[in-house]
Amino acid sequence: MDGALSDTSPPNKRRYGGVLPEERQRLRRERLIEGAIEVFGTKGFHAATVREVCVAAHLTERYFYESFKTLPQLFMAAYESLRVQLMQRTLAAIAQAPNTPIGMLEPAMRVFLEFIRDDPRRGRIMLVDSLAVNDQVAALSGATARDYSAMLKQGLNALVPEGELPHISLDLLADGMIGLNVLLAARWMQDGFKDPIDRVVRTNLLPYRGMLAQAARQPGGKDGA
Amino acid sequence: MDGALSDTSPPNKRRYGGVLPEERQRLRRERLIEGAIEVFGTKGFHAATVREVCVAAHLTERYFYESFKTLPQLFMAAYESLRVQLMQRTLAAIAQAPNTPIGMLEPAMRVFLEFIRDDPRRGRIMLVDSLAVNDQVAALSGATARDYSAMLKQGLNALVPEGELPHISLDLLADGMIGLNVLLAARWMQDGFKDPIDRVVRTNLLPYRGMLAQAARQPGGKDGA
DNA sequence: GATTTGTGACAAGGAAGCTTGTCAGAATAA
DNA sequence: TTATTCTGACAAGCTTCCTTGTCACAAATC
Repeated sequence: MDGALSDTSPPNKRRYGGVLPEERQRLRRERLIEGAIEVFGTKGFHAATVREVCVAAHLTERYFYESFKTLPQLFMAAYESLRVQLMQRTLAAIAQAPNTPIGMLEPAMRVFLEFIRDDPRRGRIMLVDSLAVNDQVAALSGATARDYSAMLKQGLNALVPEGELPHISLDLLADGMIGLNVLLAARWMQDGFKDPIDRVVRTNLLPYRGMLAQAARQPGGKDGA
Repeated sequence: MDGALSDTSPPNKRRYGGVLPEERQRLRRERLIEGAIEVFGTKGFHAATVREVCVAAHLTERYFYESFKTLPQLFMAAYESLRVQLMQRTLAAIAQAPNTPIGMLEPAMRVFLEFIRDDPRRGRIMLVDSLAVNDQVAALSGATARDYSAMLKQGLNALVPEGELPHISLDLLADGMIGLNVLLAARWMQDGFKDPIDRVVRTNLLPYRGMLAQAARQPGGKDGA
């Protein structure tokens, strides 16, 4: 209990607006993340400054340094926040989907597309800037893609003809298919979300359906049957 | 001397090392682009400075401003140089390929993968940094992707079942398929080019083959035929 | 050889942004 | 009320890099 050096820095829990210090700090941190999403997501990370983010968060610079050491660190926090949100929604969508490859893919894809369409700043942060902030963030971005490609890999097994399996890399394929989703979404965003989402989902699914059709053709690995 | 105003600036074509002024300048510009590829391609655009590029080019800052106004402008020149190289090789490969969708895709894909593998700095510049330098460069990058997706779109027509055509966007699909190639290549690069290129090509082609198989199944748009 | 022109080295002025510090006033506790 | 703590505004020093200018030397022309 704080003993000897006790009263020099006793956690002086004075409430402000009814909230305790740690909670206040947590709220400020969240406001900074909101501001980061606004600024990074609209003008891009490399055109942003500490001051700007603080203005967007309605906080002064001092509170930036209270929660973060550098701007890239704030970016990572913002990215992480988005990553978690997306994963939660994705898992929720998959959980109540029919247990077939396409049946699970379709809602997952839809969630992803909606996530970006509902707030394009997310797209900018997750699909574009995350690659070019620095190596650490790029690694985080890669890890996120890997999370999804790992999920995808299971379903992919059913979509690839067994005969092909020795000659391809399922890991690469999964990454590539994620790339398909990502770039298609990016382009959809760039075009101002003109196409209705159903059409985008359908388009996105086409290569998957194709692989499924091919797998059905050569079920045994040899070509006949 | 040099007379009134007349001879003040006659294109004084003094040769240095046997080369004329314009040619010398052109060579310096090229050296800057080489330096740019080295610096941007290894540590990334946003970690680079004018000085660094000049050191890499074995030129002093003065010559940077002789050819370029800003660092992003140099980036664009470097990107453009790579873009042209890749397109030339791609067209050359396609020209002598069998005239079928997969027959043309396969060598094009191989060219792309080799282009990156033979010099990963290209990958960094074309696939990563080009998106995050500024809006103008992003547009250029988008236009490049569009060039390829436009080429792809023709072949894609044959791969998509006609019955599906009204329900999808061929433009988006083409962009997505380019995304597949790109991300698969990016991941291959990130993994240090471990898989042999044949396996990567095969993997990359799988979704295309799949669509082909599906199209063969439903040739007329209806299912039978 | 003398003169002119091109080149490389370097540095100084200036702009932009980071980071820390001060200060006044508001909100809470005693 | 009085004292304490928190918050917002702001600015000044600092760093980094840009950009332009100067200078000396090298290379070519006369």
